Amino acid sequence: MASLPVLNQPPHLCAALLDHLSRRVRTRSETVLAPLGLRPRHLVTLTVLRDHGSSTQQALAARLGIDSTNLVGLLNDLEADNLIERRRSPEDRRRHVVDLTDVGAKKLAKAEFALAAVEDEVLAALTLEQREQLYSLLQQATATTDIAACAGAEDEPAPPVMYR
Amino acid sequence: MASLPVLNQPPHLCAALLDHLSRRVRTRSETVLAPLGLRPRHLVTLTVLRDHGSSTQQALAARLGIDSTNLVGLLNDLEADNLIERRRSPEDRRRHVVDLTDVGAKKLAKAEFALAAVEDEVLAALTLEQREQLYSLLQQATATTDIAACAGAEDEPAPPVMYR
DNA sequence: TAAATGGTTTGTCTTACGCAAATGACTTGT
DNA sequence: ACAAGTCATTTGCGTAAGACAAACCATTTA
Repeated sequence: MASLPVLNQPPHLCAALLDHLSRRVRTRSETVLAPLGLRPRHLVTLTVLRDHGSSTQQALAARLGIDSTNLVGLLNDLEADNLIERRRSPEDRRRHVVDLTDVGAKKLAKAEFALAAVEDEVLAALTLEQREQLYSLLQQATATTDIAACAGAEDEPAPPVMYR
Repeated sequence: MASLPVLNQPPHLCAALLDHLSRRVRTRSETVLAPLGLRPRHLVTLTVLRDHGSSTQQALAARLGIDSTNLVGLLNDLEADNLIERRRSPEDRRRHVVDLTDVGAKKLAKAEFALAAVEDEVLAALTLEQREQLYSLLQQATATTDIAACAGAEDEPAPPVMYR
């Protein structure tokens, strides 16, 4: 791609608008998540566990792009409400395998039900098709670093770029 | 839409993945923006001013979804580097009209040049077409609340939902 | 057995907010 | 003309979400 002419460069950068839209959604999300005892960072974690399955803490921290000590606190929140469970890995007892519980899956479903109204509002300018398209793109874009948090909680390669 | 059957409901919610991806992009963005003396919040502001033109502070705060006192600080940063300028509105001298300067536009272009590499990396799973598609969706989704920050810095209707 | 690893706790610091109060300049209403 | 309202500003306080460091325990590897 480096050899392609400039014309093939994407003319538009997503970074600013991604941040911009994300903030909007997040602010509104907070109001509906709070009654469920959840914050956006909880929501993201539950979503990742649901979509990608169980994971070691190290891999999860890498996927979420947060410091492992902060992940501990985050998981403590979730575990306190039985939304996740930590079990020692049979392959290496130093490790925890983190799983979404049934309670957690139900809570996530509740959260998403509440979030539907938020998205109806904040993403009002998009048709349902466009929203599905957006989801699909987001899913694809975030799936990449799936490599870092390989399926299951088995040996993973070194995690890629840490993200905030 | 409320009368439509459940089948017409979007099956996927974007909130979590939007937050997730946005974080990733933002973290990487910070490293390339820092040498330019910019932070993501600066980038978003400059982008909004470029895309939507001049605006009163009140309207800008509404569009960005941040508290007016925080906007003052943000604008102070930008004005200090001559990236924006504040001029008293001729219609109402209590108001400032905020404009992107030429220096600001150049700085934004530099930032976007730097961000291209970031997006090449973080959005590697998307084709160029998909990235353009993502931009288009983001642009459309965020344009809605354009109504709040009507063209120019003239009278605006009450701003919609404040966002974070 | 020593060194390395995964997770945990604790502490410190930074950043980005929301919110409140007070202020000065300006506009609107009486 | 004066009071009330409005816009932006400064200051202060508090919260949340991180990064990073150090120390520790349990476990695994060299």
